[in-house]
Amino acid sequence: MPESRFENVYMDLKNKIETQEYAFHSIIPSENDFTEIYNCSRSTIRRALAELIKRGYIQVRQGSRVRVIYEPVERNVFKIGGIESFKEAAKRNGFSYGTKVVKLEKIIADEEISARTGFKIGDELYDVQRIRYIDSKALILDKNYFLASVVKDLTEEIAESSIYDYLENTLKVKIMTSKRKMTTELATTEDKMYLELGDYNCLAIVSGRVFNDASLQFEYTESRHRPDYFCFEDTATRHRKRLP
Amino acid sequence: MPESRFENVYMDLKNKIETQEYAFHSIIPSENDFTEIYNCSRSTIRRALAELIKRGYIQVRQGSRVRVIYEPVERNVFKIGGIESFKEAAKRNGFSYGTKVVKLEKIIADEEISARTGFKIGDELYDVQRIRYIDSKALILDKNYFLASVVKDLTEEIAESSIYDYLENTLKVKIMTSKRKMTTELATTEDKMYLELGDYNCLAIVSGRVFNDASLQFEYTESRHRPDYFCFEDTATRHRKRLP
DNA sequence: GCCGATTTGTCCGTATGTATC
DNA sequence: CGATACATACGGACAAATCGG
Repeated sequence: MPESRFENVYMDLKNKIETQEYAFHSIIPSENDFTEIYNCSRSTIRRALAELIKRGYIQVRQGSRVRVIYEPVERNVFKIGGIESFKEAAKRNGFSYGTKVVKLEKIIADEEISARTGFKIGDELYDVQRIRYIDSKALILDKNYFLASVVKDLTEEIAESSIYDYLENTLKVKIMTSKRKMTTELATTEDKMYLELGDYNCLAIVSGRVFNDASLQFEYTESRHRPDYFCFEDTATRHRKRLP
Repeated sequence: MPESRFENVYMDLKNKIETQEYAFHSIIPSENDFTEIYNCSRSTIRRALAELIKRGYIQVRQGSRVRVIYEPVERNVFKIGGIESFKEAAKRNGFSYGTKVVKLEKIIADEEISARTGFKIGDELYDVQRIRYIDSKALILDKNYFLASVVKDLTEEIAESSIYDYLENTLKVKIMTSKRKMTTELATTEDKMYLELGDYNCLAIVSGRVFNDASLQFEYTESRHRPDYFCFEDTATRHRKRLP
């Protein structure tokens, strides 16, 4: 598996930071030093550093040197980040998990659905609802709509194991971009019926529109999380001049 | 005010997309075309395109051409994005706003505060709590801790207008990186006392650690939002190989 | 406070690799 | 298969900010 050069540099630096070889608050070598250390051009180094900046590992300032701002953190919640499936996220956070399909039917998008999901009126969709169990507790209600012309022959078995495996490996759909929104809403009777909400009367909701390689939106997702098992992380940087 | 080249290209393309000159789903010129259109190198074009990708305006795929995936959206909620102050966010979303300071005192960080905020035990901090009014409703409780050695002489007037103006313009503090977490928590008695929560018993919470140009964490913020006035947006892209 | 060395930021032109069409 | 388009990489040049003497 041939990896790109900047990827190798990125992985190596990330590792050195996570193992504290480059400790929190310390100053790491300059870009020019790195060109000799890794025997590559400055732009390759800069590409790797850009990835580290984006993920909150380092901080740079023109004229000054590069400092590490990464600190290890506790991971006892269900973190969301990047595009990943429920399975991947559960594994990464070290939880046992399960899925139960409570709905799987074909529908035609009406005006209400269209406005909510971004599909066109008249589009043929799969309407899938699944309950996600983590440590044997019903914590997430996943509501998905898939464009039937892209996601063909969706069955309960597929929905129960992993729709994303089916999409990527069987249908060869290439997931490219995902636009997500995070909100908090009052629990519906549906939420209360399916999930173990305890004292909470609200849920943390991640809704997203997913596009394939042809820029066609083929999915709308709504993940309704019990609040205490939800956490979204993000790193923002302020530039000389903020790009709007 | 000299702007960088890629910034000009970025702004122009963004504009063309927002005004639908480059419409949703349409294909825009190739990178090589753009080098002639804007009379600059391909790397400059790529830098601009990278910004558009990051913000969910376009989608690219190797070998294929670049497509617009931007659609105008409604804005009736309090959107969060990038690093910006309450004032900036309120203005951008077109709301009237106000601030009331309910606490401003100097404290010394103990173990509990240290664990929660990332400051060291013994650090001298300003503890500031403010209620944010939007359209005359008390919707956000802002809890801030500032490192007193950086943020000197904080007064009620400053806290009531804009601490960030004071930081950037008077103290010349340069805000660089902000690591944020979004969670949902049960409302405390404090929340219920200060905010108009209606039926909600939860809040959407954005907590963040803010670093200055010397990579020193000088602020910890916790914004406690009434759920219906909160929304966070994000665009994720899936690469050939996801970088961990 | 100034100056020069260092470091990051921007930009260019070119070359080669790889996926798409 | 060839042409096109994006991805990666190199090396050089100059600008802008920082920092130490």
